[in-house]
Amino acid sequence: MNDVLGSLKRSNYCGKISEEDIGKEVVLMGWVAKRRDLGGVIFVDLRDREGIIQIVMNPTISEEAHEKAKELRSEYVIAARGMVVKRPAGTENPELKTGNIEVNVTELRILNVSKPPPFPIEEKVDISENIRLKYRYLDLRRPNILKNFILRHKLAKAVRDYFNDHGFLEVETPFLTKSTPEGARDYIVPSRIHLGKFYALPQSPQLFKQILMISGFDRYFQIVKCFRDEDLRADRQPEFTQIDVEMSFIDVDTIQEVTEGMIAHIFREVMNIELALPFKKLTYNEAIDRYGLDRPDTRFDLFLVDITDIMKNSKFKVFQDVVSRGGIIKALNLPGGGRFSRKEIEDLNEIISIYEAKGLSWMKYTEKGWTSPISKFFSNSQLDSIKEKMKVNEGDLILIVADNPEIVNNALGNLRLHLARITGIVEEERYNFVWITDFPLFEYDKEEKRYVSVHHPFTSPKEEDIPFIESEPLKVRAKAYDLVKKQKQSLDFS
RNA sequence: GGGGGCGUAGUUAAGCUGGUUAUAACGCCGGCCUGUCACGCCGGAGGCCGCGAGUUCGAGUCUCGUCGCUCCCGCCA
Repeated sequence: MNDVLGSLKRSNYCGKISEEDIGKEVVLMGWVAKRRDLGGVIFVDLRDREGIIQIVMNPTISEEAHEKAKELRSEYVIAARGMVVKRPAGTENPELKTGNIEVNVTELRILNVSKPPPFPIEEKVDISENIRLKYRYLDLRRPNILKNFILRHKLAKAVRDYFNDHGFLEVETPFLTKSTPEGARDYIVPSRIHLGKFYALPQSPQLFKQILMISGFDRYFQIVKCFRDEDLRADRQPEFTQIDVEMSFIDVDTIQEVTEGMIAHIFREVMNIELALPFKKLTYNEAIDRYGLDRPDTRFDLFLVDITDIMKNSKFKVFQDVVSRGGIIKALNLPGGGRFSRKEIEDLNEIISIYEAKGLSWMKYTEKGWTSPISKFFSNSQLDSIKEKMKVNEGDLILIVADNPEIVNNALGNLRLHLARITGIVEEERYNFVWITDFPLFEYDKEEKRYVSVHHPFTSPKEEDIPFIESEPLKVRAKAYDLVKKQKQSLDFS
């Protein structure tokens, strides 16, 4: 039988009690995180939103409270009245923020009992996502989950403060709306009133940009959900939140300035990190050329090098064929990669084959010169050119992929990331914001046999490229920019 | 749409080339314990080995199917 709350009023949060409260009577409400029954005395770690404090049920202080505490189990919800005291010398717990104090309980009420939780309510749990979501209300009790919510709250506040200070209006746009052409698959909602018809949920709220812009809302933003009915990935959810920022009558520099300012403000306010402004810039072509991907991880120096010109006249038939079909040959120089065993190198084939590259060629440069199954196909001058162009030193490993440009860049770009992971050369804690500029406006869709927008259909072309729209659409660059952080696209604008 | 991996106690895992009663840790239950905080000590319970077929004298283990989860490619303006 549960006790009732009665007239008890909470006086403090568990985690907020400090040594200043010593000598005060407090009333706490919380969850039993841990019970330690030593027979004569019972300790309970009591948890609420703000943290944990140890409460003590000692029969010499209250026979009744001690008796009742024998019933306590994990996740029971209790109310406890007691005196805040300094812990006896030698029993402090430095692991706990409240580790120098405890509460001697004079009155204990069990507000609700609990079955044993299916997993421990602790910071670190090694439990499948499945189980955690099944018992979401328990998972949400974990302190580090709460921490994420607090972080998110601070972030949203920082965003609102920033834009408010810069003359932006916060708006809301509808969720039940029309399908838009191109882009992701829509989530649809059947209509009861219009039988047989459906609403689409917005893939992104930029959908409403034009109507607000032409109505004179020249600076607005929203923190808003986007819905895309596409297959999931580890870092991809079916619905996610975006900060939508829209401005009229501005130029690229202004957008970048405002955006960088926002990000710097968030990092300062939320994480107390000062970012160096302005962020670095790379064109789309440079990114593909040097990193293979349009979202390069620039935290480590390992670059793709085009060696098509050097290799195209070699006696290696595989390379000849690739080049004659319009393909390219690119390579990575992994410094010190010479220590990789033959098998370790061969295993890298698995990585590139994921991206449909057919084979990985390799050459080691050792004290005895080149070691490689394919170096015999190349002349000395070709090998010297490689050595010079790729800045090869003794002990280095050259990894080569030859195929059509899309496959080569994608495969080597991802191999580059893989090598960085397995050799540990990435500075994980470093933030490396980089703008990717000059995206192409269109790409050719082989399945649909037509040109489609790389970004979205409302993206402007660069003014100087407008003459090529009809003649050479693939050459037209867009006024579209991505901001990349830690190898993830974190922002785009157009 | 395609490919890989995993489903064993409440949880996390082990279980070899098929062979006694399916292990361990934590958790749970009972007992003891007045300074613990990963409390300790003693004892105990707990399993449709995801599901269904098949091979076999015998299946957690092999085969096929099926369901669920997970990761990747494609896809995600």
